[in-house]
Amino acid sequence: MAGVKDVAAHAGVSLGTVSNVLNQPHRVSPATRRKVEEAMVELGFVRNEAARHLRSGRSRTLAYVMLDAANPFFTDVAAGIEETAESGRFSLYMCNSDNRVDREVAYLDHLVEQRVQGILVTPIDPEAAHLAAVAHRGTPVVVVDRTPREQALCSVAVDDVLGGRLAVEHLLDRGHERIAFVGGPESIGQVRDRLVGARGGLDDAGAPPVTVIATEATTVREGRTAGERILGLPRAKRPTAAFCANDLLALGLLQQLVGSGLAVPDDLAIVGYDDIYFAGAAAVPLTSVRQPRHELGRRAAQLVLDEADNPEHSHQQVVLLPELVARTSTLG
Amino acid sequence: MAGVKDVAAHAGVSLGTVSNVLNQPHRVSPATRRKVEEAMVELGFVRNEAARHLRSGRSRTLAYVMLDAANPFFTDVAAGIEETAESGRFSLYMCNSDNRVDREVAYLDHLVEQRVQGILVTPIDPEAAHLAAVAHRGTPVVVVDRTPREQALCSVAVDDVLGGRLAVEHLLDRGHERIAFVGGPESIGQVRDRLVGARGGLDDAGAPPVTVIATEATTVREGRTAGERILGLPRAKRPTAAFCANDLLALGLLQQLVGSGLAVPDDLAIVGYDDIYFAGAAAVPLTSVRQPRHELGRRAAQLVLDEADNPEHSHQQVVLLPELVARTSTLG
DNA sequence: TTGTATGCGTTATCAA
DNA sequence: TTGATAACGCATACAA
Repeated sequence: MAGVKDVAAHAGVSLGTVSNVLNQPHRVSPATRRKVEEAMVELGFVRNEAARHLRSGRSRTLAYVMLDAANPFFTDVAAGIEETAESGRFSLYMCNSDNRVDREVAYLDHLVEQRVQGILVTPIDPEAAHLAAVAHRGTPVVVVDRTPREQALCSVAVDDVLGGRLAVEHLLDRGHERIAFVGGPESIGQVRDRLVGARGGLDDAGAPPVTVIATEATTVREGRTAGERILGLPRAKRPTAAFCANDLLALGLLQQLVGSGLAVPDDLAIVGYDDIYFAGAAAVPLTSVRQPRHELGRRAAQLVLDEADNPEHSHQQVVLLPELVARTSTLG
Repeated sequence: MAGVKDVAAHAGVSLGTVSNVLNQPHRVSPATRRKVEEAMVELGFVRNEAARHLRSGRSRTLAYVMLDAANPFFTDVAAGIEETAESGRFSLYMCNSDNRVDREVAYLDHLVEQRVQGILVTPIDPEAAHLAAVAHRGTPVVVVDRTPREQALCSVAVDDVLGGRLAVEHLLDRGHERIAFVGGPESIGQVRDRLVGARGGLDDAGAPPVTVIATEATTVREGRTAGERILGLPRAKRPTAAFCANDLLALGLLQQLVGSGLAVPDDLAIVGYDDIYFAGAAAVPLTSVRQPRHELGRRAAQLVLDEADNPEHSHQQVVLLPELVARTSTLG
């Protein structure tokens, strides 16, 4: 493969001149420049990024290691990151850990060795030691959509407790009293926080406590199962509204209810969480708590860039606010 | 940042020995090895991938430039790629062109300069000159989910004409005669092929031709609009079944019909295309034509690796077969 | 305006 | 088993 040397030989100039054409074009006479450029085309010359990077020390690349590339939520976060990256002329590489710790570690290692400018990561466990190790080994890191409690890392997340509160307050406003929470396992921080918020909202209003319909995962399938369990309750004890820990659960629940002939929201009102695209496109458009996921990505990217080139950077934990989007599944 | 030299000094050995600890550990006495390893930990040593890459010429990285990271279809393809990549101990970087030519070009350039081992790409235009240019500049490329007609590139795609045929044959089997095709614009190769297949299937069966309900894009919103237009038709001329160019259209159509009080499939049967996850999770689970997207990714990754290290590699255009998944939206 | 020389961090070759 | 040295491809400072 042709390098600067070959181009120089082919164009009958020195190696330094070729380099100048590449990096300081204005300092080269138009005639020689043309000669050199022709030679580059002819030989199919491609800059070797590894070599230039070796000289300059840093690359113009950011990376986002995400939990689950198939979840529209994370790809939207990535779009926000990319927006900031692009305006700073950075490229963004996305890596999918797919909820596997070994892959998360492998990608982080690879990226650190690659000396990318900064790493954004939605980790499986925000307290994991290998996260802090990345920063310690010299690459700026920002945790996205999680807030590490004990670590000196930047992070950007959304207030899930508030989100849970917004959801039940909306249901209370609509006149509901018997409210169920569908979600689990509580080992997931997100789920736990949303439930805490829901309980807080009910407490403050003096309303009866939630009935928890525990699920084993936050999937459509589990949402259907939850639906069966709600249908199995005696009519008098059946809740009039359900707040689901995410939209997948809500969609599954909705599907089960509609399939069984119940009306939403008349027989049961539903609130989801995340406001994924398909929430609005469901048979009964879903009320949902929206996270500012675009903003999440933008802010995270800004932080990581600041950490990379501002010597006075100090770590900060940014918390953004969610917002309720009311649709047919609660309004009728 | 500490390099091999610093480690060597710190451990009181030569630079070459450090390198051996890294690459030929068995050739180093346990005692010195320990000394060196301690020094590495102490200094927070991280291999510089750019430098090692500069020596060895190639990296262990594949990249997938995708059309739209928010579309579950492409992330599933990516999962298939990653499966093959992982078993060959490659990392996969995903890049999102987001349907913008300038970004596609920018990413391809960046990746070529980075000397990645191979590039997979679902391009905006499979005939674009810059695709062939990538291969010409020395990086193996495989086109995914598109089949370039005029170019000497490897590709893996799915037979959309057959998919269209499968859809209408299923509807014919279910006794439908007045069938509509919902989709557009026909400038999209995918849309065109599926329509061609649908027409072929009807022709062969001697059934009346499709009514085309043209859309401006393949989105949920356009699906709803198409629904309005179908509802506007006089009852006698209204189709009894609709084949949609993709699942988003089908979901929009479904939403509009159910919202207007029509029954699916009794008043109108619906077939979608892609079998995205939410097709099965819709209020009325959707019959859809499934593409083997996992397989698509796996095969593409195999091809690009073959192109990278098999000197006798010859370009091939692989075409995979779709499959119909029947659900409630046509079965009742 | 153009050419020459040096170094970036690593690996590989060879000699000790 | 270990150490010295050249080379990878490029960019930069400096000399011509």
